[in-house]
Amino acid sequence: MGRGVTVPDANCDPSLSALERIPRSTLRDQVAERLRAAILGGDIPPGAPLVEIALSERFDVSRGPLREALRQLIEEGLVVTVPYTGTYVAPLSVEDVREIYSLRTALETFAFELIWDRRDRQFRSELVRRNAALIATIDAGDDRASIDTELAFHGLVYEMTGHRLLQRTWHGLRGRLQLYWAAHHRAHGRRGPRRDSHDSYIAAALGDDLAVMRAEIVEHMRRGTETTERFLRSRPPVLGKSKRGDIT
Amino acid sequence: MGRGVTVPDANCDPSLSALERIPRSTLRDQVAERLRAAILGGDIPPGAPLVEIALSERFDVSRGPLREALRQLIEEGLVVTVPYTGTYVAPLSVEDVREIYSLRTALETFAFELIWDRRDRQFRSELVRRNAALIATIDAGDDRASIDTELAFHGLVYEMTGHRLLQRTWHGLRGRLQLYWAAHHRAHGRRGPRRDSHDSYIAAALGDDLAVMRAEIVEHMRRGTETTERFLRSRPPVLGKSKRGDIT
DNA sequence: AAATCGTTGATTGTTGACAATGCACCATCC
DNA sequence: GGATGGTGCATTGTCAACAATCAACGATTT
Repeated sequence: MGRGVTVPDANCDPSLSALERIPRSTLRDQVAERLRAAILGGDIPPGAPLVEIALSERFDVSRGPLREALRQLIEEGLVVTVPYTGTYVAPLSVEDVREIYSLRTALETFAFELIWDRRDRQFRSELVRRNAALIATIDAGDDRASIDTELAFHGLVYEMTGHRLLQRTWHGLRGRLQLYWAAHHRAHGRRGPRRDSHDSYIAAALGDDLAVMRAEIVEHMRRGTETTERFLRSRPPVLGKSKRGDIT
Repeated sequence: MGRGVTVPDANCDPSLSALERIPRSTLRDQVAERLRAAILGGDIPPGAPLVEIALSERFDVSRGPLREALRQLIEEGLVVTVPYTGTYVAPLSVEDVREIYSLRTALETFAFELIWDRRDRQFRSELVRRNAALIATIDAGDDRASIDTELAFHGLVYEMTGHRLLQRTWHGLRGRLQLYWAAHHRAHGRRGPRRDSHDSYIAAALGDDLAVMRAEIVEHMRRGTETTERFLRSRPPVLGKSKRGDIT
């Protein structure tokens, strides 16, 4: 069952269809994708207002598909909205950071429990491969890519489980994580993970003791929380919605 | 700004605002609520097609708000859609059942770990109170209410954590659970949980040993999985999309 | 008879215009 | 001067019509 190891990830999420689907991409999905990229890429900072008509002109679509794309991003936690008032990129908060990492600890622990007895040769080599890719991007100084490869590294565990609901939950967290990391990167420049940040993680993941892995995950997330939280406190965003059209 | 003062209307979900918000409910939210109720209540069975124009006439709204409501239910996992083809109530599958309960095991365990040291008198009494409410609905033979009180019972744990992201995740699972339980109820009639089904659960929750609680959760979910799965197998849904306008 | 291909009806995707709402500013009043 | 109430404008919510797409049906061909 060589599942989910070498997934080039062509289409989106055909939540159940086993048949091959070649869905003509709808404008809604295209807009959602581009807008997501714009937010995660930092083009639109957290707290910034998202005016529908402005975005519809920017993406050259009508407000209909745009609004549906916004709904999608809202559910992903990247966007918040207040009825009849406005839509904004989700603001950053230390509370969110703690929640993201604590929940991620629970999920990743659960994921490892699921796959612990199924870690085959393919999984181990792929884990090492992705770590190498991560190190490569770090050495290259490409922060954007570093974020992606970092997430892809941890994503392997979720893919291995074959647990669609778990993967779905992970994707929800992943978007939020990207939001924080992108902001961190934008504020401090070169400040990604260290080259050896996954050494003990990999050692535990390839080892025999599940308890060690659990402890490693806890420690890994503790460090992540600390780093991200410190960044947030260092740069008081004060992203409260003040005037109508500010950018924070 | 003395506008909209006479709106006693209870608000929806102010996902973050600490300020008092009295948002006039939008059609989108109203439709989403009614459609959700229709699906969970069994008026529209799993696998049934959701034709936009028919629903828009049924709820007396345009297709715009209806589509946005559909997007919302899609993200909740109650509805699936195939571009340019059709939208359907999410079909049932044994795989989903396993995933729902296994993920729920992880989440509820995590929740108890969070609140374990904070279980005050209020929490304990509220837990007992909700169990009493559950038993009352069971004795009354009200299956619909039984589902709600059952979910409210477990929901207390998530509420206690104050972990918004965890609660959000729980809500995502809760909708799917309701879908299965509603179908179960519709197929077999009076077949809710037993009166004493939470006795050991409460005992463990009020006790001192977290390990006991963990084991209790695992066992509780194991029973839930077994029951739901057996129901699904007993009634082969065969919810494959066959013809264009079938109801499965 | 079996397979292929065009046709047809239904459904979703998209658009632009109109209505409802809320915030900010400014004049007014105490 | 500070608070209060009115007004304008930007923005979101909603609607009805149009275009694109798909699946099923039937005619046609081999």
